Amino acid sequence: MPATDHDASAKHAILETAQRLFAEEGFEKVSLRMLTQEAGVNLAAVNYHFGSKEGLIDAVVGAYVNEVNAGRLEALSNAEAKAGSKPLAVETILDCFMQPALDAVRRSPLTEKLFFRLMGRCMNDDRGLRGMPEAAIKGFQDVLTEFPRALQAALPQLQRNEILLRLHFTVGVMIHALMNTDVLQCLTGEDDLGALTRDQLLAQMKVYGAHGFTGPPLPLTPTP
Amino acid sequence: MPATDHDASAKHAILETAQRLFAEEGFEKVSLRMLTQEAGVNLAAVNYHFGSKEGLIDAVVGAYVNEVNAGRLEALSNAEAKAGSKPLAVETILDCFMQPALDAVRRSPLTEKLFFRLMGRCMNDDRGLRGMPEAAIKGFQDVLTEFPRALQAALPQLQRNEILLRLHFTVGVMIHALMNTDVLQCLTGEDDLGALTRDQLLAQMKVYGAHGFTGPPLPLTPTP
DNA sequence: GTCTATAAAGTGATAGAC
DNA sequence: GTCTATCACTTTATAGAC
Repeated sequence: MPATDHDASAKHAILETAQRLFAEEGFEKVSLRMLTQEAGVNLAAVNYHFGSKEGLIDAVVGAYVNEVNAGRLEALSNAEAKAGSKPLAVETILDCFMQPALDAVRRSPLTEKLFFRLMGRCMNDDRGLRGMPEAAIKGFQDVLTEFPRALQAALPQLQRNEILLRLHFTVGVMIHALMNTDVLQCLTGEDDLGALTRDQLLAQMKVYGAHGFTGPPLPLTPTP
Repeated sequence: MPATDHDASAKHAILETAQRLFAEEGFEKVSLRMLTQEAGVNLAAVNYHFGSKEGLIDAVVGAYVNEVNAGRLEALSNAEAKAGSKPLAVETILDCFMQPALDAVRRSPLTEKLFFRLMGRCMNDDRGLRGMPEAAIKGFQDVLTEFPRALQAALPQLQRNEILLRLHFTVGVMIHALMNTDVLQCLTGEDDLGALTRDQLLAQMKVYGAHGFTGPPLPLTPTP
């Protein structure tokens, strides 16, 4: 921690408030005036510390994306080391893929509901990879290499095409479930005691996804 | 068609352009200036014909939502009539749920890719049901009654909770797949000939969803 | 029904004092 | 590093002429 207490406190306040507001409203709808006022810092502070609004978004998204993708790769690597030469079960692979995204809530200052909304927004392809640091892009490429490889080993009857497509479907399940936990709790928990826990949601997504993956092949390209 | 050629032509031009721009950019990002300029009508025409920008969005979304939900209910009703007293197969029920959303492209002036993006945005819960006409709300409620009922009959081992949750997951699959067909074609079709057709996408989503649904129960509430 | 002109408020970004 | 003041621009919506 360099210099005075004030050095990083504004930057920190901006980051914390940004996470919450981005989760609640989405990146576009949050104005710098709204954000700085709520964070108790000056309007110009965002541009000073992050260069622009885009820079702030990239900082928030990049931190989560990096952490989650690193966690995914590490989990997969550990699982494969433990399994030796045997291919992993699909459900194990999906656990490595999903768990880190949900567990990142522990390092987040947000409530679980808000964190899930932010994570869902981060996983949405809509903003692409614009402005992401190189490390984040690398992590993304690694995930899109390692997980299809592991899945192909577990499901040799599927074409690579189908593996990628079903992984894409699985991402859709995660985004939609994370973005709408309030709907989920409304649908699944009749009363307050019935609220869906993080572990329950994870288990349900894993079962649904793993069984979806093991559906019969439907070749997308003619087998020669 | 009442009165002169000019009566509905502006309204019609606005609707067609709105569909395309909403699909490309999202509801929020499209400004009335952009829209009216591209449609070749006056800036004030949107407020005259639709009351406000919100009114225009509701008109575009409502038309698709109505058509799709009506199609879903009709397809399910037909399938049940044909099956007699036997419960439907899960894949048949999902066909009734998914097919109408993809088939609506036939009554759309958009290209398939743009139509899918618009449909994905319409299916997103983010804007809620604000401003939807009563008929649309009714259709929504009916879908959320009839489909869980049919699925429960097909999958008696699942709790109602789980049925709703897995249907929610299935919606996530559809939204994400429809919103990102370009990614899909990039992932699945190596060359231009390999591009994913509408029928292929539907078949893949059906297999993935149907097998996800038939995964083992994971009771969310303790069975008494 | 269509148009111009404009109101009223919001946006991101920045220069320059402290 | 923080602040004020402001620029340059955009947004939706509307009043009133034709």
